[in-house]
Amino acid sequence: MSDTSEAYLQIGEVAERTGVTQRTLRFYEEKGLLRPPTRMDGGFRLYSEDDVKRVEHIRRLQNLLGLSLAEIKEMVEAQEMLREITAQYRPEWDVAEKKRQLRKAIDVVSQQHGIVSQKAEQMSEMKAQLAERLQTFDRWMAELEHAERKAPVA
Amino acid sequence: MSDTSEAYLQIGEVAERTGVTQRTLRFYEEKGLLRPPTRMDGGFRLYSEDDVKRVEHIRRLQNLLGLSLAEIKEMVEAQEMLREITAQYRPEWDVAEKKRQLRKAIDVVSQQHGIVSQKAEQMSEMKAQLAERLQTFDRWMAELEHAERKAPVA
DNA sequence: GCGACGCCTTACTTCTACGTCAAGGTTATG
DNA sequence: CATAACCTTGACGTAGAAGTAAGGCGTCGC
Repeated sequence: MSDTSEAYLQIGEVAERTGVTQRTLRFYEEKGLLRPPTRMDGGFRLYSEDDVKRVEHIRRLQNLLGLSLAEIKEMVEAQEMLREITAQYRPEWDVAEKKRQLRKAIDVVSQQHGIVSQKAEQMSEMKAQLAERLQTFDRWMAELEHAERKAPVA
Repeated sequence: MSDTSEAYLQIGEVAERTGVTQRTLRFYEEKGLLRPPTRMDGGFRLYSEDDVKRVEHIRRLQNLLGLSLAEIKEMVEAQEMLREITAQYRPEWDVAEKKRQLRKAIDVVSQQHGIVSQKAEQMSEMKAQLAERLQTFDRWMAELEHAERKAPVA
């Protein structure tokens, strides 16, 4: 291969780099979460670095926010829209149409932001509770050790 | 029982108050996440306010942390242990045994704390990214409106 | 003491998010 | 050109977390 065309990855490399299985990558494609990658003549999938990022993003939405693939798909699709707008694709769209799409994207992202904010808040609340509980436990442990020194095991 | 024995709830009420179905409550019981509630003579389950809290806790662990019911079970069981220790139950246990149990509980809680901390951090990172993205969008939107004023819709 | 409604168990079904073959085509390498 | 390593589609399987339906008691208000 040419040295500069190293931008293309086969499914195995993508799997390794993202930590998901090949099956999962095909599955995401099937479900519309990853757009169908380009193919080699023989039919092998060729992914871009961008695709890798998308996979990582999907995983974050899954693990961090606990969203379903269906929900993630919606978000990913909005991202797609954006990329098209920003890359000056679809020059046939007039400004009004671009605005419509952009507004849609803003909606999705603010929704995402809302979810994250809410969860983050609940998390720090929970974190505080746990920290407090740990303190209590440490105190109890100290008490137990005190008791042990006073009255050693029979 | 005490005169204010109105503290007992049937499964339907618990379901309504916690937002889970009756099936789910029985399922959690079956899986050992909820200890078997007391029953009326006819066999109807009678839950306490404490049970309600436990259900809410389980849901938080599920939704916020994305833990499996198996993982949640471990945590809930550790909580149970603690309640017994702290309530001075099991006086037949010697101090060493109590220490063992307490240490176990501490382990579980610190693990929980670790998970929460990590997730919280990742969340605020994500939140920042989203906020930044929103800013960018707003700028674009402004640009589009500017363009529109200069060259109105054809 | 009866009707309506709530609850019981048991068993089967569903949905999501993949895992696991199987049988065969493609690509790189000596 | 053989051979290993990699990839393809397709079909079936699975674990977790419930949903749903069937058939049968319990409870409550009148």
